[in-house]
Amino acid sequence: MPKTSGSQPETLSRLRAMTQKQEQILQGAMQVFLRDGYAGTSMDRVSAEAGVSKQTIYSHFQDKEGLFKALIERVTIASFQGIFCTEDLHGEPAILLREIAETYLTKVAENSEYLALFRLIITESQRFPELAKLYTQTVIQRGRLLLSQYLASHPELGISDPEATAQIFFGSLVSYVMVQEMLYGKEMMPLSRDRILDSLMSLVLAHTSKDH
Amino acid sequence: MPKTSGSQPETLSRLRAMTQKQEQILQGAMQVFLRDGYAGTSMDRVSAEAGVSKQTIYSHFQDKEGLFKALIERVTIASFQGIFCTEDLHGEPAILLREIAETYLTKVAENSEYLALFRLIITESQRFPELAKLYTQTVIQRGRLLLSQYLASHPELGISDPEATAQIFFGSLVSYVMVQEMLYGKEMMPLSRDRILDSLMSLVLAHTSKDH
DNA sequence: GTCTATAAGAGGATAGAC
DNA sequence: GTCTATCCTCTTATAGAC
Repeated sequence: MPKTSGSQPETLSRLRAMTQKQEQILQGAMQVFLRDGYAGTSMDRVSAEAGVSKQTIYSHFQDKEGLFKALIERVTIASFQGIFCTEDLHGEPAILLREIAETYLTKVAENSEYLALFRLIITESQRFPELAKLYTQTVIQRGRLLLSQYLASHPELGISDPEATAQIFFGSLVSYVMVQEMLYGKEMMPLSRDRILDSLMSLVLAHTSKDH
Repeated sequence: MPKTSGSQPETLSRLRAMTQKQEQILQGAMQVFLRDGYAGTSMDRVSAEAGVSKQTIYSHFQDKEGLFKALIERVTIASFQGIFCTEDLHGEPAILLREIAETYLTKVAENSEYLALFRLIITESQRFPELAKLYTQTVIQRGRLLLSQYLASHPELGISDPEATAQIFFGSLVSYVMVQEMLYGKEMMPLSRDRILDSLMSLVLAHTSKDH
């Protein structure tokens, strides 16, 4: 065992460093957990997917619950960074707001991992309240705060309650993706990305200039 | 076996009539399935909750899957009727739109069954696509159609795309409830019902009259 | 550290009494 | 039709070889 195990600096406050074997296990675990949920996942499938034996998993993680928590914490933190950290949040509202919405929809459409994580957080919000709370704190709260601060700094938009409006803004995007991608809206009642974007911009920017 | 089993009229197109024992089983099954999900539910717990033996369940339903499908179909159809069928959808927009939103939020807040069903539909949307599609068709599509027709019949609202706007309208309500009630937003970042209602009305009614 | 083999138990489904 | 008792598979977790 390494002598420095107790004093190494952590890359992120809540994220301990992982060895390569642990990364390999988490990679396999992600495939299975995100697809089949917690109860629907067996450790046999995780070991098969990760290409290691079951005992190896148990030597690195305490049990199924410990593995699941470590995985979700990791993916949750990566999720916020993937969506928001490339954004600057300053610029012309008519351009920036559309950019934020487009970025979100594109990221989620391209990378099904975001959507799978969101579904899993909802699914297991009763069994693992601490994971749901981490998600709320890390992704939702910070996203809402970021946008509401921007909205508050642009009084020309005529928005009286930036926090509530930010919740509505992101909420309409999330629910759109949920219906289209998870609940088979795409094939049963198609509604294009651009129509949602146009209507959302029209609602939020209503007080600024006539756009016809 | 009854002679008339093949020719009895059905109360609803997709809903076969249930005997009293079957109702009792479904009532117990609802408690467990809505709380623990499909994989997390054992037939032993269902039988205990329903107050019948396990074999009685298997004599009325083919297997766990058959029971689950019968239950969700029933609850899904009841859900739409519970939320929308009391609504008329005509009247002054400033009043009616707020009424719709308030009704939805109140119903969901009062009766956690609506929320539990929604979570379960999302959770099991991969395992049971036909149930998710039934929900989309029965609840989401009809809700969106109802509202979009109303919006289209009120050109003074200045809404260029009623369908997309209806999706945004309901979507923002659904996501608000999801965050507050399922993801512990209520305790971590409280945001009152009235603030969401006020901001949503302000967005949708922006083109009609100055409200300050 | 990693693997194979196995113990211990839970859960879906059925057989047979009444 | 309903209940009690049972079968058998699958799953978590561990023991022991290398």
